[in-house]
Amino acid sequence: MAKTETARRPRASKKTSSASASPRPASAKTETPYHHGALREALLQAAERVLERDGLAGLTLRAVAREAGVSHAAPTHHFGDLTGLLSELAAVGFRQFNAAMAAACETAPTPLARSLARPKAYVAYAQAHPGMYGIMFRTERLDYSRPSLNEAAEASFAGLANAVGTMRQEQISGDALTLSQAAAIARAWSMVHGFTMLLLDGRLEDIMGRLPEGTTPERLLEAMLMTPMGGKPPGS
Amino acid sequence: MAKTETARRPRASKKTSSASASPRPASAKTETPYHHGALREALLQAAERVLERDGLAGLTLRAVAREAGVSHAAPTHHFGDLTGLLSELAAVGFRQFNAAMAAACETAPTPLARSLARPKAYVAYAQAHPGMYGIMFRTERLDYSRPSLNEAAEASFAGLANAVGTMRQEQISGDALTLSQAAAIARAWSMVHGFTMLLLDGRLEDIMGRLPEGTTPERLLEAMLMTPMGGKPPGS
DNA sequence: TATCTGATCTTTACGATGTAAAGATCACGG
DNA sequence: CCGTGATCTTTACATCGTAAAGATCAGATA
Repeated sequence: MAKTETARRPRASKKTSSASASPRPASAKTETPYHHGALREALLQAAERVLERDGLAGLTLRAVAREAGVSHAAPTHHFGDLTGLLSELAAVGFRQFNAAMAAACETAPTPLARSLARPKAYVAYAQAHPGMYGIMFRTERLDYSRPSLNEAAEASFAGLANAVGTMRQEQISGDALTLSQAAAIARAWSMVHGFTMLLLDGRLEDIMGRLPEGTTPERLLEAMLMTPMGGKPPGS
Repeated sequence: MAKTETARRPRASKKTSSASASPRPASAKTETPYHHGALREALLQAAERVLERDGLAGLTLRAVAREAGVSHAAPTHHFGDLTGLLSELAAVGFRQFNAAMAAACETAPTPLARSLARPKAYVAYAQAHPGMYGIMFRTERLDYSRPSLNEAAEASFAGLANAVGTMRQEQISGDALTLSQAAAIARAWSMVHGFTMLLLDGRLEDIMGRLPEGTTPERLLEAMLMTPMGGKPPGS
C-alpha cells in the first residue's frame, strides 16, 4: 500500500557524458550503459525476480520496469505488450522446465525408475517455482504464435510424448497417432498437470489430512502412478 | 474501446417519490424498486451474464455494476470485495456443476455407464461454461472461508469421493483414508481436471490433430478412462 | 404524526495499471 | 559533421479496485 510510484532512478544526468572514460565501452558492464545495452534480458530477469517475490498478482509491466530501474514504458519497446512479456517469460520457464525434466531422466538408471522420476520432477519444478508454473499454465494471456514460446512449449510436449512412447516400448511418430497412443499421452499429461494444479491450489489438503501422519504429496503421486496406465489395452 | 464509462441510469429522480403507486410494493417486481430490493441476486446474475459475454478478463466490479444498472460502488456493500463477488459466483458455479453431475449419474443405468457419465458431464459442463469453470479453478482470488463457497466446493468433492468409492465397491469413510483410496480419488480428480484444463486452453489440439479425422475430445477422454484405474492394487 | 436510525445506494476521490504518442538520447554510417 | 534509426523517458488517458462521505428510503420509536 501507499507505494506512490517511488524509486526515481538517477542514470545519466542531462549533459554530463562528454567527459566519459573510454569512447568504446568494450566490456564495461559496470556502470549502467547509457542505453543500458541489454535491457531485454535484464527485464526478463527482473520479471522472474518480481514473480518469485510478489507472485502472479504482483507481476505488472510497471513493477518489472521499476525492478530493472527503467521507466515504466521501456518494456513496451521490447515486448510490445504485457502479453508479450508474459509469453517470453513463459518461454524461459518452459526451458527451465525442460532442462529439469531432462536432468531427472538422466539420473534415473532403469526405465521404470525413469517413469517415476519424470512426474516427480514435474511436480517438483512446479512446487519450486509456483509463479513460473502459473504463468505457463494458469494465465490466459499467452501468445503461442511467438516463436520462442511455441518452440519451448513444443519441446516440452515432445519430451512427454517421447517418454510415454518408450514406456510403451514403441516409437511415437511425429505425424499420426493411434487412439491408444493419444490416450496414453493425454492420460499422463492430464494426470500430472491436474495433480500439480490441485496441489498448488491447496485443494488436495483435504485428502492429505485424511492420510497417515506425515504422508507427503510425492508419496501420494507415487501411489497414483503405481497402477500402471501406459500399457496397451488387453486385446492388442 | 472508447467506452468512456457511459450508461447513465435514470432510476428515481431527485424528489419525485411522493406520488408513488402503493406504499407497500408487495409483489411489485416490475419497475425497479427504489432501493432495488434484491440487488445481491441481481448482481450475481449480471456477473454471470458478463462472464459469458466478455470472459474472465471482462468480469470486473464496475462492469457487473454497469450490467445491473447501479453505481459502480454498489457491489462493495454486498460482497465487500472483488474476491467476495468472485467467491459467491464460484459458489453458484459449483452448485450448477453439482446439479449437472447428479443429473448425469441418474440417467445412467449401470454402474459402469455411470463411471463414464460422470467424467463426461464434468468436461461437458466446463465446455458449456468455460468462464464459470475458470472462476472456479483458474482464479487465485477465491476465499474458501466463505461458507457458501466452502459448502458448495465440499459437496463437489464429496460427490467425487463417493463415486470413486462405489466404483471400488467400498464405503469411503468421511474420516480416514487408506493410501490406495486417496490415490484412486486423486487420480480420478487430477485426470479429469487436468484434461479439462488442457482442453480449454487448447493445448490438446496438437494431439487431436494427429488423430483420425473427426475424433472428438469426448472420444479421447473415453479412451483415457477405458483402462480401468479405480481398482485395488493386486496384492490386497 | 414527526423524527430518528440503520441499511442501501450514489458521488467523489485516489493510487495503480496498460497502452499510446511525443520528446530526448545515443551509436553509427553517410 | 550531420542525419537516422533504435532505444529509452515523459506525458497523457481510460480503466480498475477501493475507501469515504453524502443521499435516500423503510421501519421503529416517541
